[in-house]
Amino acid sequence: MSPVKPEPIQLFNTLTRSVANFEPIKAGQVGLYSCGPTVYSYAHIGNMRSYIFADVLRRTLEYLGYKVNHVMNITDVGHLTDDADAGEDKLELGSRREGIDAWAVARKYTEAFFAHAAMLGIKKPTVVCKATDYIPEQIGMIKDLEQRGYAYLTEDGVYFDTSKFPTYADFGRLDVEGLQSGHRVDARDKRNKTDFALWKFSKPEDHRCMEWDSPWGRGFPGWHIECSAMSMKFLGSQFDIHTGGVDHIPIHHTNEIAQSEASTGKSPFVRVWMHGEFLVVDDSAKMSKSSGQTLTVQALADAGYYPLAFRLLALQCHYRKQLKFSYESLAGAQRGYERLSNLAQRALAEAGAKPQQLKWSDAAEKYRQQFRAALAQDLNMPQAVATLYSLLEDSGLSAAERVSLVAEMDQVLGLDVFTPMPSVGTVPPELTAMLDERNQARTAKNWGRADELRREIDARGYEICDSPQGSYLKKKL
RNA sequence: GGCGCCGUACCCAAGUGGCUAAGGGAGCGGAUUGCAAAUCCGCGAUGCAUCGGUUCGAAUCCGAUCGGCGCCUCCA
Repeated sequence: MSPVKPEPIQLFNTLTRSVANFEPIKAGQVGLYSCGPTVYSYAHIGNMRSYIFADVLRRTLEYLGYKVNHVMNITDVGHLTDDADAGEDKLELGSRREGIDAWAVARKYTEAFFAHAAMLGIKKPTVVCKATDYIPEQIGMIKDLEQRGYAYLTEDGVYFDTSKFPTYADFGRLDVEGLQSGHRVDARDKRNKTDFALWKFSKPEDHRCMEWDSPWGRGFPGWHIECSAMSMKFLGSQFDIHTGGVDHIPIHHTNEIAQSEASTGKSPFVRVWMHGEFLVVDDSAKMSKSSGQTLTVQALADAGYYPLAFRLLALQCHYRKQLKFSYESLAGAQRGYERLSNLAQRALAEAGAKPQQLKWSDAAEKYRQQFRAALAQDLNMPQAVATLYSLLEDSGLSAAERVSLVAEMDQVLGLDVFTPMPSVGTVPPELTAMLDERNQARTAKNWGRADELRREIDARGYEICDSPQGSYLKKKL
């Protein structure tokens, strides 16, 4: 098979705050780095929206013919509860909270993260790297920065001198002078308020379980250095795309750019920066760290929602726009997902099997182009999803064509629409028994008993769906 | 206080100068059903926060006003 020339795509770039044609450094290949989770607690659905965005980007690029090396880090050390380099390490905090060591905390939540990601149809990145596995690389980079005169020592650790990097404020369009006084301006012997820690010394009273020796003293890396060190290790000193949440623009990514370009002398560190907007929650589903309530994918599943319905909800909103989340909107996505799934499976049943459609009819090709055009326009997933619905309802297409088109689009959408939906959560066995009894009553035309059982099942939070293939139970939302 | 974003039908949400303003959900009507649910089919904004302005033409551009939100302070 000869390599296919990748199709052009336009992407929004935070560097320029505009949409432009994407040109990878090496034709046909993309180095993609995504800021991954800090594994000190469960990722909530807002976090997961970001990872769905990164996943869709990766899938889109692959679909359009690029070879993608997708690297994601796991922050398992050094991310402090306060970006002003005060506060404590989140992992150590988790350790005290749960009475297990920081390494166990990291393992536990890394596992949970990928479990949740899998439920959402997020593909595992080609490379997953933990910060603690690349301490020598981070130390090496700090040494480079020291040699080049960008680092200085304080009693607290090694800091990056942002005044030596004149374009520091450009990326975030920061008004450095205007940064609210009182924040980020603490003693700690920092020369400038925007200076950030590259390496922090352990204090004996902290009793850290994660610490390493370094040329400067025993301690642990600052949060930002890991992303620079690992992205460059796997993707080179300059690469194509870096993703993250919008919250990373003013500090984390600003610092990454400064320390990366300062250490290599090469610019730009990254060609295209892409940031996912936040999911915002309305009052009916308050999700705030202060109240200790965060909504996880598992919690949604336990409540009877399909994780992939959440994925659909996320896809129905453009990644650069805040998504207003509520249970009402999620329930809407759930119903939409069920219908999508029904339509796809009906087409599959009609077509007989998944056909290999090599030649498209004009009508089918029109949908295919529409879909590709939506993707190529800075990932307009809402439009891509709309195209999917339209073609599934188009009787002008044969069932085989519909199946082929859906199969192709689902490579990007990742909604797994051909797999019959499993019951969400576990249906209690006694309810299954009641359903069986109802079926028997119905066969015997004992309608009174059948309705009575239905009411009982209903009272326990499930509803009965009678389909041509038989009856099943669905948890009420 | 600084920087920035947004306001499209009951809800979520595309569209950013020019065909009848995508799509999903809810709702309504119909088919089907022992009944119901599920399923399938059909219907929905002369209107895009408000008021002005630019233009042959604006949801789309400009200004003002009102409202909501994000970041700068753990967050994706």
